[in-house]
Amino acid sequence: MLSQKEINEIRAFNRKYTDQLGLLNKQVFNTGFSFQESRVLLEIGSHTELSPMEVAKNLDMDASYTSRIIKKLVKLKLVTKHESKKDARSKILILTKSGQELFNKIDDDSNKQIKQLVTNISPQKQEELYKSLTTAYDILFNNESEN
Amino acid sequence: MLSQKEINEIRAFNRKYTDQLGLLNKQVFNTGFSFQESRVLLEIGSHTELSPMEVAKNLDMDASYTSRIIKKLVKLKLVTKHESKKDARSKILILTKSGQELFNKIDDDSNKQIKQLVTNISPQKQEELYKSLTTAYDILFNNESEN
DNA sequence: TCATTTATTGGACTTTGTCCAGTAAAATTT
DNA sequence: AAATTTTACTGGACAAAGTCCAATAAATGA
Repeated sequence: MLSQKEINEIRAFNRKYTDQLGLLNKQVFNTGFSFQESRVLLEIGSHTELSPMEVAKNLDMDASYTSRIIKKLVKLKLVTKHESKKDARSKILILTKSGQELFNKIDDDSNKQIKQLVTNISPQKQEELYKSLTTAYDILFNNESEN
Repeated sequence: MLSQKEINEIRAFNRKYTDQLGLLNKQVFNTGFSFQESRVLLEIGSHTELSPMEVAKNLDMDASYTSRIIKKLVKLKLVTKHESKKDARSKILILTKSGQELFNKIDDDSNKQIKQLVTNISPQKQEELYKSLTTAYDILFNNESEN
């Protein structure tokens, strides 16, 4: 059971860490595309056979809003919609060539973001940071049996 | 130097962790106040002698936007503005009684949020999680000499 | 078949956030 | 000290982000 002091420290981590990532995100997503547009593009690019509804579900976004963003991406010829064989209501979203290029750019920028986060930190400490975060990840999200 | 694989894992942590906190925040800040209003209130309540500009700076918010939020909080009698002795341009922001009460409620909810995050995790693992996050905090933010 | 659910979209709207300009009070320069 | 520049705050106008509801069409279930 976490003590109040420990909870406060975790809250402090959450505040500073999300602030920090927020600041870095501002630099990363200055491609002329909004944060959400970038997220949708990344989501589409990271999957095959993805439908609008799945994008909305995965990103916890409103269906209508998602639809609008996808519409814009299609208009900009970054994404194309294809018919689904399985479900005529549904669409399959695919990145175009230039969509792929933007995807790669954003992906690159995201890598740079992490590098920037740890610049000024010694390699040893970077390694320690990596271990801490992946340990946290395992505990929080690889909860096969929660023990 | 972090490998590409390590960078990817850190990015995965960032994604899942911020998503998770985002979900929990939705539950926490359902006091009828927006996320930003709550942040401003928390910021004011956590300091004495705080000015609007300092709030904006601390929360990395637009001055005008901050001003508007404070105005609303004042209107709702959660915050009062007082004259600064040192600088007649500046104001000092103080929580009212009910502002304090709301502060306490949000603070409570934030604690619950952390508890909810770690519910289903054994005490031993919770302790390990705590250590991981505070280690990360130290490396990232307590960088007296960055080594 | 008929009723219900699901996927997607558009329209109208609210909330959030940005930009610019104005006022008044420092702070700085000359 | 007077003039200039900067700083703190605020309002108005606007843009971006997000929500809500309704409509359409296809799939699913009774």
